[in-house]
Amino acid sequence: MNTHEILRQRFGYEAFRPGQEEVIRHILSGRDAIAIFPTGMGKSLCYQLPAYLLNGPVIVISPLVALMEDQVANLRKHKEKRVVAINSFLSKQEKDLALQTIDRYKFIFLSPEMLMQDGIQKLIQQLHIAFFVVDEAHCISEWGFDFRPDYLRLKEVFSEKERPPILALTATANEKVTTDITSYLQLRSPFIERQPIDRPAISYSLLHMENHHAKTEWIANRLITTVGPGIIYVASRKRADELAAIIHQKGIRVASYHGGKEQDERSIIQEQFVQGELDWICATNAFGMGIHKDDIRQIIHEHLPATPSAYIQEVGRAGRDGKKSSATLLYSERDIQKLKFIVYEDLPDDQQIRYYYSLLQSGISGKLAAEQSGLTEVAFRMLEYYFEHFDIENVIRQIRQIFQVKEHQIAEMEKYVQHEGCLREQLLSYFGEKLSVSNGDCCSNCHQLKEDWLIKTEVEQKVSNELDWKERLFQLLG
DNA sequence: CGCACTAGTTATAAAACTAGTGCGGTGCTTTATT
Repeated sequence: MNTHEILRQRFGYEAFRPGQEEVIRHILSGRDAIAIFPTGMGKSLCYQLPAYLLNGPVIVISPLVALMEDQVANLRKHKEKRVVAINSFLSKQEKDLALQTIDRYKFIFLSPEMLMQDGIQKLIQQLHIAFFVVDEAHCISEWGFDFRPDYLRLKEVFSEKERPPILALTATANEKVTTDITSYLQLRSPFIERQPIDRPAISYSLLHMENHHAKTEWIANRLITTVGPGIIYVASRKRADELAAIIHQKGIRVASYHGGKEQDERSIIQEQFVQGELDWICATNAFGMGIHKDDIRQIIHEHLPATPSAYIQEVGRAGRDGKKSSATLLYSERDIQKLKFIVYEDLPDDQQIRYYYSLLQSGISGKLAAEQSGLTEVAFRMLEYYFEHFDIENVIRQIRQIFQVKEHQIAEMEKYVQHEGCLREQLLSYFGEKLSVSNGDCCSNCHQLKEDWLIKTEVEQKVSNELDWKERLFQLLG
């Protein structure tokens, strides 16, 4: 069978979407590749299809267990049973069984942490892997350096001379991210397919606000008068719960979502939102990856995201159906300081690093040394990684470099909120992309946005009022 | 770091001030012992 027959028979499509065929062709020819496709533009097909034309299993490195489960379910839907995700969802017995029968699978999903385990690596070396896939590869840049060091350790696995090709998939990657991916996955002159990230259907708004009370008021009013579904991104878990409660009282179907909730609850909320049983989600940046919902109409940011990439990814969850959607950033001056705290909190300064090192030298255990030098858990884990690879002076140099990168990204965000020209143009320039054709509703700096389509009809407003009444009655009774 | 909130202060009652405190994201793993 050739690629088009498989496309038709197994996946049920008549034609490829832009870029897919080129990526697949290069993987089939044994070349490394990076595919940068906006969300919902068929990234998964780029690895699923060639898997059927090559012998041996495909190893997919995925950042989240929930994402793995999602992909597994997706493949099963396409009548593929030879799929397994090896992660902490499995019991000891299940894991052992999966590993014993590993050669039966066509698709094997692993986290970077799992891949780095000795036992797993030995097992994988015995298999004849068709190719590796690194899904959401921007995580290398976004998480590798200061949050999940095993992303950096992937380098060790992929540096072997004779190895299968590697396909890196991501939705957003500027020059630096592409360089990081190439370097930390040890890609060898990769083929790079880059689809434009601009979504002409999304209109950008930037609103300056005095304080968080003003934001609360604006959001409440916005949700009463305009249509969902939508996501409100906030800075903290507590705020997510709090704001969701306030909105809920207005008779709006909303739930909060953040990393502090149980995995089960998170899946349920996500599912309800996707199914249309919830109109709004109040979330931290934990919400997003792997959400397949085409009709999200609004993204509201109550806080400032840490990087332009984060912002464009979060915003990019709107309007996958190509219909008009709206992205609003509510900004108050103090937000920059808040952001800096969160971002820098986990980064140790020179003194801390030296003190930690001196404690280690005197024979104190890493954990205790970290505690005494006032390092956060995250900082400790990172330093462990860097001390494995560098001497003290170079560790300090590395951490300083991370700090500078973060500082630069925050400065970019600051530029965005102070920008007086076209917001879309400003954001795209960070990704080296030029403004295509300006449409009617571009951004709040280009001209007054009409956004008529956003306004709820009277009937819709009435419905939410009735819900409000029912809800109140329910509360009185219950 | 800096904001938001609380408790305590002032002084003859209520409200305004001050000092003190708490809080602030992202996820993979998981040993042996309770």
